[in-house]
Amino acid sequence: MARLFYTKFPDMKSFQVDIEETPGPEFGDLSSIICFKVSKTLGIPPIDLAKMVATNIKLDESSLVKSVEAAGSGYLNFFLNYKKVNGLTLHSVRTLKESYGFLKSESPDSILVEHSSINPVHAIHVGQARNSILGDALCRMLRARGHHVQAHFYVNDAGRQTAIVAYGYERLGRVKSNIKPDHYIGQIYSVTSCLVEVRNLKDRLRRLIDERKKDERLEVQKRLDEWTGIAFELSSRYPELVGRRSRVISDDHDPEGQINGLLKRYESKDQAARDLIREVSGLCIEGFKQTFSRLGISFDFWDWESDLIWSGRVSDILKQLSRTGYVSSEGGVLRLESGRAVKEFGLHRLLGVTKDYDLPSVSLTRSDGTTLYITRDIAYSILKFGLCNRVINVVGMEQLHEQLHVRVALFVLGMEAMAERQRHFSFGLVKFPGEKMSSRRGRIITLDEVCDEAVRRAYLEVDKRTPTLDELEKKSIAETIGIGAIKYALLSVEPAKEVEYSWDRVIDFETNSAPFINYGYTRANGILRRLGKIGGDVRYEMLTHPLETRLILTIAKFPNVFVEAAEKLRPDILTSYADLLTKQFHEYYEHVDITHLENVELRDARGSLVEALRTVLRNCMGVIGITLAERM
RNA sequence: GGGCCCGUGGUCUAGUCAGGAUUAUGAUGCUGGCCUCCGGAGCCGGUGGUCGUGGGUUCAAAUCCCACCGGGCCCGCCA
Repeated sequence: MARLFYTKFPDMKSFQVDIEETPGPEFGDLSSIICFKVSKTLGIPPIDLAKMVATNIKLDESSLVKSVEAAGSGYLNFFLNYKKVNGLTLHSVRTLKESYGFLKSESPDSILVEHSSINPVHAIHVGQARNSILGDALCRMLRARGHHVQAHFYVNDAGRQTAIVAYGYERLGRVKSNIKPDHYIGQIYSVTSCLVEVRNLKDRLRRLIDERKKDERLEVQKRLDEWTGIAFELSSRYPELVGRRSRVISDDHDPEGQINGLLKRYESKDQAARDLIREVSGLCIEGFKQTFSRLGISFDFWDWESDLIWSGRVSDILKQLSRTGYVSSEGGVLRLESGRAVKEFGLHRLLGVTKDYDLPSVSLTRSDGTTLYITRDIAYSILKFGLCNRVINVVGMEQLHEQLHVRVALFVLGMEAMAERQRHFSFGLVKFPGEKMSSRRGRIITLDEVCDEAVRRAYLEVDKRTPTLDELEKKSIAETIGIGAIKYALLSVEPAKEVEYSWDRVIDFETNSAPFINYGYTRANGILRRLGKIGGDVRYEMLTHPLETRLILTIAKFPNVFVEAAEKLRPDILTSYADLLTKQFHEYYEHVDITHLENVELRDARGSLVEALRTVLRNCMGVIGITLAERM
């Protein structure tokens, strides 16, 4: 059609001929609004143009399009030649199987995806799970698109939080525990950080009493009361830990100084500090790995922040930055003047901020010479580009400014190409209603809990519906269904939106959920089991029922849907597609018989459609990391 | 105060980037039907919407532009 259009109106080549969905079957299978777009330039009403195209278009037996109609005030509607479309679609699925739909990029790239990167100080909570699940889905989609992808986990072991938990762990006498290591570290973190906070506030209050500053004293007293309350809450939850911790930290005359000292010694690669912090972080990461493995998420590399410091990369970058003229020193603290850099380099467009926005300066070091997170992250970005051409950072949107500063820093260092090829894949926060989650208060809903609960609920369902299965199989099915449900719930919402989740929401077994899709999948399995082997020569042209041609058309669209999802980094496009496809299959199943047919050829043709559907569902879910159970 | 993101039936959600069909997607809720079946975690129907508000552009606006309102996040010698 495009060719016809261009030969008739040669100057119209700048218009792209887009083909779209139609609102219903009466408007054909596909349609185009090209006539509206060009009517003004040509000075011909859209409907006249549409009629011109419809009457002039040449179609023959081998064409995929059966007829073209001009409709409405200028639409072009296409009716497909199903004899051709059916065969082409179902034959491709049958031949390509697990690779059907995964069109390879014409320009495959080397892409590094950093995701998860949870601080090794407590167990993974549901909010962070969105990061991991999205990040993993992106990796899978990009790989399927033909890119070379490496997944990296950035271990933040050089921050204050790690020093706090390491300090607490040391004071406890490095006692091991039989609870899951990341949960154990999390308990120590909450308790230590709380007691240190109480201690600091008490010290401050004592100084303020001497100085007779009433307003500030009241403010500090208020915070102290709050933290004392938290301490009480924690002591009822982990009585033994708090009891022992409380004593040893009270004995310490300067816990704050101890923590800062530990951090400083760690940065300078002191052996004892190194052994301690690496042991604590390692324990926590061991716990992460257990959780990730349960979710089928894996990383190619674990990059330790401390290695960046020890290798001298961070101080090198700091030196280089200092020479750019965009770093100033304020009382021993080095600061990057991002705002000025943005103005002088004209980075507003690249960064997506308004022209007169003055990005504030940002500190690169503490006054004791230790580096800050952002400084290490700049060095990390450069390291990443030594390994790939494109970087995707899966980081919550609360870190927008931090990500902006990193790109500004790359720019002032003369590494424009890196700044342009680094993308912040941001996503909204996950909240549970009520109290805000706080790891310092030990109040988090962990991903492990959510998994356990989802699997427990899935097991009850499986047991109720298929009690005849043996115990081991029921458990295995429940695991697949439960984990899939969690992933689907977190993937099916557009990443930019923030979400308020409840238990019922995360563990959704209703329509528009992974179990719904899985149910369609097992239905397909059931039919195919009953049919047995389908013959080699399938007469696809026998599939003429409206419900089955619609289903075939949807299957035919999968490759385009996949490409769109991968290019836009939108896993939710694939969850929506899978939901639509499943729904269409359920409708088909309710209205059209398959296994009872006397006509063997029609039965096999329909069987091959079911087989194709099953393949597409499996491919579609698999590419975002969701496994479907064969039975349920 | 400044910056970024999000506002679509009671609740949740697609469509917004690339404006098009007097019919705005789907789920959930409430409600009426459908199993001598290919597995009812399903299907068929009913109910329910000022697409946050107000302007503008256009033959045509949920979609583009401007202003405003509501919610979230950030503006640390935290990460």
